Amino acid sequence: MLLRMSSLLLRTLREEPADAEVPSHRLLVRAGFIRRAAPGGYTWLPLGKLVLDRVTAVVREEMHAAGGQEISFPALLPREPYETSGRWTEYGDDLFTVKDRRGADHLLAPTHEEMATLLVQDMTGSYRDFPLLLFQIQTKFRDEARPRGGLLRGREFLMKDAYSYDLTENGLIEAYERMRAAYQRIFTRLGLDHAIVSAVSGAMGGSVSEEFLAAAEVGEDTFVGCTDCDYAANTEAVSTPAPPAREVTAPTMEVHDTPETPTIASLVELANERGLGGRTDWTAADTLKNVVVTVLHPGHGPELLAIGLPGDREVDLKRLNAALAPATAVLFDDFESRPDLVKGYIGPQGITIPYLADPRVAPGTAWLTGANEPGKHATDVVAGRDFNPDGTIEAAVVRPGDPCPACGDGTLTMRRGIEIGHIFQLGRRYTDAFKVDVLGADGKPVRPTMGCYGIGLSRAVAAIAEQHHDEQGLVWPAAIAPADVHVVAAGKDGQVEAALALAATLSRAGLRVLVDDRPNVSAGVKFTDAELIGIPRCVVVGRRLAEGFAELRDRRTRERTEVPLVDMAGVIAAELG
RNA sequence: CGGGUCGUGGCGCAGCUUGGUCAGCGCGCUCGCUUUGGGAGCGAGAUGUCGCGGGUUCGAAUCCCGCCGACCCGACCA
Repeated sequence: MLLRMSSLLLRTLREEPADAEVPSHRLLVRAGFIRRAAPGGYTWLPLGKLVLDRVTAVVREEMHAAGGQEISFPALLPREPYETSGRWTEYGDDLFTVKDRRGADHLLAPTHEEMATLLVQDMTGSYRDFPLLLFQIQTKFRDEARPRGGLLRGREFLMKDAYSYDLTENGLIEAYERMRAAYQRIFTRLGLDHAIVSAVSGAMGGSVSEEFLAAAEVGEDTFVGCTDCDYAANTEAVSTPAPPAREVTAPTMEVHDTPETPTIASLVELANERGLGGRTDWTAADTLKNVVVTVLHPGHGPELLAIGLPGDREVDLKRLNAALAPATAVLFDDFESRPDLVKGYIGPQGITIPYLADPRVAPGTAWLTGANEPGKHATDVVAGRDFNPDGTIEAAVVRPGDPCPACGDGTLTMRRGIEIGHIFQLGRRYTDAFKVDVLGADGKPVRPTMGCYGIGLSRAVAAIAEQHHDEQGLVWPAAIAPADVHVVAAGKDGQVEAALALAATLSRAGLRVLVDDRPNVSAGVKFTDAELIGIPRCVVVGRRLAEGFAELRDRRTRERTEVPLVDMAGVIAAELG
């Protein structure tokens, strides 16, 4: 490959684009890799397309190596299959829907579990057809409420999605582990520093799922690690260790006048001032906060739900929604319509709506909480004695320093990451929905079990840019750089010709070459552009040309060495291994 | 979807408060000459329905209404 900058569709920007905030977005636009074309939609320019194709090639290679067979579904799909699976409504507003000329509903696919399952139903009939692993690389559509960060979250993006079908649980687990291993190889090859964390399944359904998160400040996901063990999880999936149930030793519940204490802080202050329950050491953690939310089930009416949690914790709506999925929740604020719910003074004893408690609200624990009357709270309200929650829920914020749910010894640390991959053991949700059965070896029907595995390819490009850049610009890992070498003609006196000749030589040696042969562009501009574009190594054809030397620069380390022109191809080939 | 900021040549911005030589600056672009190892100099040029639609007015980039879009925070979502 030999690309000449004199004719390349490229315009680097000296100034920061005003609409770009995150580093990957700024740099990819400035360096001429992408261009915004629509809300949440980007055009891949020649350099960007080269990178995207490299990423795609790595993924495709590893998918084949893992036994995958590549197919391609339509992106424009009819409504019925998604109606059958329930996702037409469950996916909600994020689903891009369109009507055809006859008024029939269609959708632009956000993922293809339904179509993959229908294909399996259509084309298999016997246990001999399994196991099966299908994958495709295709543009996906989601009507995101808020596209952001350039390629990080678009309404249209490139995704590799794969679907496994097995006849046994062990088969599914084996396929899942194989894909998990393939993902680790892929992200390592892409140069992405990543973590594998337990996750919640969201609209996909299913039980076990893990996310691959690329560590990045601008990531939208927060995940925890443990100081002592290898536990890692998305905050949404963190489980709270429940204290063991204990004997009830607390005295009888007692109601106190606590005027003007609608907040936890004001309640704790007053409780200590008055020595409520004979104590003056109340903290927020001793109180039980009861938050009312409106739960919206897809396709049903709203429902009220109260959530009880220690007063020093807020409700984390992300965690709450993850726990309630596919239903969603919003904070309830129309207390005037519900006189039975006394804002600021709600207690779980005798509450009139469903009540779920944080795991820390274990049987036998005693709390300072609302008395369901304005200006009154109660002490020694004991779980299991004075109230019985309808269940537990993981909705409280997770904080650094919280105990690890896995080992119990360590504490949790928190980082942010970009979700670049997500793998699920879906089970039979979709094969049940479409009633897929095949004949087993014993002649009896068997229902296949399913896994699905996604990688955001365009997002991965952004994640790589996020992790590989410096003050001057992008610094692509060799495996996915748009070229192997960037040849710069730095001076006058025939150096453009010499640079082109060298570029041709390197290209013939099998290297992918970008050559800056722009006439009448100063060396400074070319160097700056080369650093912005971020090809791993740059060859400067300049002042020592007459002696038969050119300068080889390493983009990352900034190391410079003089190399004889005749040896250049060999030296670079050696570096590439 | 709520709150905020914003929309003026390819990019970055000024102008709007107080309507009327305000279509302006820098970068980029074109041509010529000079320059050529770290975003060159001089000269000459081209590029705008001032986001869209409506309204007020003799007159609107500027004032009013509606819409669209961008970005940030939150919500939502992966």
